[in-house]
Amino acid sequence: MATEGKEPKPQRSQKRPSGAHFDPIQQVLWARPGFLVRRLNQIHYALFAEECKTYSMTPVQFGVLTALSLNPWLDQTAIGSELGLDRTTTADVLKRLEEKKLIERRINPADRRSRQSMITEEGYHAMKSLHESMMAAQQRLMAPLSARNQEIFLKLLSTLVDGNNEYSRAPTRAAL
Amino acid sequence: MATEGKEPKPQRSQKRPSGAHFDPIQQVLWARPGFLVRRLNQIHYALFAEECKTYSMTPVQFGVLTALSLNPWLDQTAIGSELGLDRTTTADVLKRLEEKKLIERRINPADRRSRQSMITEEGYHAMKSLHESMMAAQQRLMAPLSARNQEIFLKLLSTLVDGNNEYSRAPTRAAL
DNA sequence: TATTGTTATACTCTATAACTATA
DNA sequence: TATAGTTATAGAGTATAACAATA
Repeated sequence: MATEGKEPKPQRSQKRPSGAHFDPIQQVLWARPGFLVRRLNQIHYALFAEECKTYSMTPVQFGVLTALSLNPWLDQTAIGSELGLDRTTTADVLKRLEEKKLIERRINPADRRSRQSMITEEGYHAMKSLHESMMAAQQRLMAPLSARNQEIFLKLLSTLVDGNNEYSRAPTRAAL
Repeated sequence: MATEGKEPKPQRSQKRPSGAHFDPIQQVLWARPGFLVRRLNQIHYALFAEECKTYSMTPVQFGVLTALSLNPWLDQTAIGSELGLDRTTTADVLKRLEEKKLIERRINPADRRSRQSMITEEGYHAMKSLHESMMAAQQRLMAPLSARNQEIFLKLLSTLVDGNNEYSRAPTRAAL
């Protein structure tokens, strides 16, 4: 994978459908999965923003709302664990969602250390009305692949996230 | 891909190697490629930080140094284009690299609007001595997959980035 | 003592808008 | 007019550290 050295000369010929070829810098960078993953994440954020611009919402915020729609009154540790966010980030995201009145928070009556969140009527409505747009963003992201390859990609991607879960600073729900 | 509704009940049986199963929230989230891509990017940043902690450097900064090591005196538009960064971000990253003395900047004598960057001796040394660690981070990221599947994943990933390049706010070098 | 969440602080990446200088 | 870069401003994600409240 170390393609340093011996790069072909940069050729600026006529029309190329892609920027990945004939550029020594691109040849090196595009061989690094980490680089491509950053780019794909960046692209997904852009697609999501474009699709969901009626409400201003990020993928992470949508993910939190999704989690709360499936399980109300989760505490922040659990939310962070589901989404793969550390507790500082989780608190930040929840604060923004609360300011937008999309969630409510309360102290957990059973354990006064913890704060639980619930999606509001308004939050549920926002999530419902954005759901199609969110799916459209996902589909546009995967559109360059055939249906079969989309399946394969998703499978491999899951394996990678699952297999590396422990290495992230904010691993999602630990092995049960 | 819309797996909403009809989730199996959450089962908390004994030991599971993964958190992705038997949790309705995880089942929904992990079916969204955008979610997994964010997680994998996050994991890569953590792995990179862990491997490269001797110097404090991010994947993006390493990418810029890589580009400049292959082509000195690139201007900021070109650098942004190679890395997929908009011009504000590019200027930010370069400012930090300059403060760390890893690059130098000058006005382009041929076009006084543009500023060109060059990697310094120190920057080159940092890049060289981190190269192995960077590769280790890449390899750890891909480690859960077989060699064959790593190849397949990288191929599909390239196709996705390439096919969606135009949708990012900061597309890499446009089709030539 | 351990856990939950907070506040404070910091860095990085990303983006838009308005501006200057130059072409 | 168009382009390159800057400054200003903002939002978002990520992280560490110190702290209070609670278990």
